[in-house]
Amino acid sequence: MRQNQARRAALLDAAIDVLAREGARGLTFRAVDAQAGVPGGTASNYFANRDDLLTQAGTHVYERLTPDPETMARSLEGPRDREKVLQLMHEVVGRVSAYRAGYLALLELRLEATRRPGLRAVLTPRIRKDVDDNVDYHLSSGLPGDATAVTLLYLAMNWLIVERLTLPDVFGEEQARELVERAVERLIPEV
Amino acid sequence: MRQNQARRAALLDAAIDVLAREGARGLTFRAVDAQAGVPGGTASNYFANRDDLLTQAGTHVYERLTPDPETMARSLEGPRDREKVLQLMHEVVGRVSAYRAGYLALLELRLEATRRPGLRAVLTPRIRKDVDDNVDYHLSSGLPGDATAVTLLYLAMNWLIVERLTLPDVFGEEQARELVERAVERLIPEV
DNA sequence: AACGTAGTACTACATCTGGAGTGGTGTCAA
DNA sequence: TTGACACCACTCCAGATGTAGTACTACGTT
Repeated sequence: MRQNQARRAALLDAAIDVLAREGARGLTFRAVDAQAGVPGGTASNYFANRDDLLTQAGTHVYERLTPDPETMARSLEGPRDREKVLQLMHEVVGRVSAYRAGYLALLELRLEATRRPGLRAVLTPRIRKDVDDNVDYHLSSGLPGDATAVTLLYLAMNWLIVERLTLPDVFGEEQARELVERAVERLIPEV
Repeated sequence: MRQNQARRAALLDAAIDVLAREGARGLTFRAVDAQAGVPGGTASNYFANRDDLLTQAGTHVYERLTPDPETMARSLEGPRDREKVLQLMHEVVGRVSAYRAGYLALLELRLEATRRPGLRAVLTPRIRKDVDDNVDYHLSSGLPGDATAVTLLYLAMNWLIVERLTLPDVFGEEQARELVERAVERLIPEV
């Protein structure tokens, strides 16, 4: 088992791309090698088996999905009102939709977790933490809306992103924008 | 190409089960044969290729997911108030979660649609129609809440189901129930 | 400066697996 | 008798895996 951490990370990035592009069906060691631009057989030297690869990819996606602290700080500038929440939601939906590969890979991993207890054990606390962090962040930053409101927003926004990424013509871009606005409008109190 | 419709339907049912259990990765002609309990090579005689199989499965899932008219009529008995909406939501979430294979298969198909234009072309109008039907049904039956409210409920409930089916420990059963209640409470006006 | 060693990169191979498709035969019903 | 279908068996093929063997690089030793 090789120890080059930079290369391992590159392979995991490649694995995420492959997951998104080819699906769990296409995630093979050789496909990862090709995507990462390394010689065939390399991934075999870095991961014991498919399960190992998937599990590590699972923890890795989140490191790419979370925004850098700077962006987060900047997004909080100005008054903490409903308008700000709307702005944040647009930002989140935009950011996640933009990292298409990451989000799609995460969906693939969720489905794969259905049959792999090891993967499920990795993803569950990670996502649980994500939800909690979202709520905590929202509450502690003094934005309007309670924990329930934030959670409901989380649910709605996630599915909206799924729709946009998988069947973009079900809700057009304009309609998607409007749904974000309506969701905030109805779930977040106007101070 | 064989014409036996009953057998074709049975093969499609089997395909849905395979999709849910093994994922898109596992959906092969032979796996469908095995699941349907027919001799190897049968599915080859009924579907031209993988793409054909997936597309037909896509249209087929919905026939299994939609509730029978009788159930729907019965669920509307009594006063048309917010309490009734809540009851309907519990019913929907329960019914869909119960048909685990169908819903998971649909998710797999959504992801597969990402790479198969033909499948996307089949799923998009089907799901668009589903959303519209939900809204129309709600409005025309005189339940409280406008089109926006129904759509937002649709979004939130869908993701809640995803959470429950893929990572059941992120939201426990009790918490899921409560989220359904809160969603109705906040999105549907009290007459 | 020459040498040795360890860890890694790269190449190539041998093997394995499983699925696809098809031809042939049996069966049943019109 | 004929046609459509069910069933079985066989061949072919593609892709994935893991590893043995070789080359390279960096670093430490003498």
